[in-house]
Amino acid sequence: MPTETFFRLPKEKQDCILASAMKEFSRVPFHEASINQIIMNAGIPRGSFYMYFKDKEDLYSYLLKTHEKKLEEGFTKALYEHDGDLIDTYLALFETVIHKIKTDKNRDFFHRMIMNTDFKNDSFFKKHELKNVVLSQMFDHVDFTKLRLTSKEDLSEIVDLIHMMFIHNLVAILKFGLTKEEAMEKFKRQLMFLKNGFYQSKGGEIC
Amino acid sequence: MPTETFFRLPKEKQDCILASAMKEFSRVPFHEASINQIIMNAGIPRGSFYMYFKDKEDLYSYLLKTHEKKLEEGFTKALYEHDGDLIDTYLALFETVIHKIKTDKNRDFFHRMIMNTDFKNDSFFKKHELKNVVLSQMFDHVDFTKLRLTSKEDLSEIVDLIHMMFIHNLVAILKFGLTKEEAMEKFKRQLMFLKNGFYQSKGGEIC
DNA sequence: GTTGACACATGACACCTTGTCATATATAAT
DNA sequence: ATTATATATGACAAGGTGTCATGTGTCAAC
Repeated sequence: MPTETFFRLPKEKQDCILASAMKEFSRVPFHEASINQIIMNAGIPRGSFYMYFKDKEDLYSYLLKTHEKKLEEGFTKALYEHDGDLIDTYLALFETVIHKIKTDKNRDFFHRMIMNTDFKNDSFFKKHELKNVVLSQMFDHVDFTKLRLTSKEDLSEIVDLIHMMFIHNLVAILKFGLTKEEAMEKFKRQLMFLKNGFYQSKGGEIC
Repeated sequence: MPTETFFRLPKEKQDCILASAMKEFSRVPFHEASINQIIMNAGIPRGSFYMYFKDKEDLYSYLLKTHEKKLEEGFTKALYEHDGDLIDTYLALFETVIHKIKTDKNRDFFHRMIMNTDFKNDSFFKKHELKNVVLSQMFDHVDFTKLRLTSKEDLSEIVDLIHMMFIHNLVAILKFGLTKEEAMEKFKRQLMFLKNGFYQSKGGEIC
């Protein structure tokens, strides 16, 4: 997180720095982003940067957080609209996100953000926050008799898997230039596999 | 790939450089690895490095390739031993890999390798190579009447998903210090979800 | 109104990267 | 012996990061 000093800055100056950072993080992958570029563009001296942020990562994750928050709102909305159906909710959210990364004025940033995502940090879905929203919301809405889940851990596992698929498909869009329709189709198919399994089972046996 | 010059070097010198690189890539994440460290440790001058490799990435991906090859052999063996059963094959492979990353003399390198894996490059399973082995091998062994797969694309999708789970769980081992048993259990559960679905279906309907 | 305490601003600095290139040297081919 | 080709080498330019001594501003206390 930025320092308190940063937050005491005039809002105008804060925004200027953040805008400059957005620009730089839109230009190149995280590791190639240059603090020099950011401070030059924002017109602040080197020392000031380190007055406001611990380092590049600190600034970047603050930006991420901001945009994740917006995503989270979109999710809550989707979950509500689809009456807790996990599949439909994520499909709707996926569509929203695709639309965003294809049209938003910050789409270059989102592209980099998606491409920067790794298994270690999963910078797209910050586990602790979004996932807990999902789990708690689900418990209020989901019809468990329809599911083959025996514990909250099972549900948590499923949500993890869906998140992976989610990101995987976002990356595919950018990497292979998939259209919205192709990506939706692919994600849908994956979700169907997760929902029904790829095995031709006769009943509901688990193993 | 390294240059031809590199491969014309005395094997001894090649190994020395590669060993030095392994050491450095074991020490820190890819982006923090220093070419300086590698050349100092290997005792070669700066210019020589660029005579042999295009850059750090070139060297790293060559190392990856080497170790992926070993993994690939392990896979072929596992696939053969389990008579083409996808689930059993991957479970066996997973166990092998866990064992390797916990005991191998290069385990630090493997740890970094796993942690360096992202959605963009998927540096663990290089799609083009390992996946094609899987797909071709599978077509010779797998009993398709047992599967709800209508096309080779479906199969490819499933393999992608399993690979994701695979890496996801490897990361979890390193990130949360899971034991071999815990990780196997987790992976198994995820595979079962994929196999049978998390929905309580009555028959074999897909949607 | 002088003093001190604190928050903040600033850019020079030390120290690290990386990739290149002119030059030196070895090896092979004519 | 001469020429061509392959390789070796380290100084160098260009760029990056994080720190720190010093300068400036502000506010409270005496």
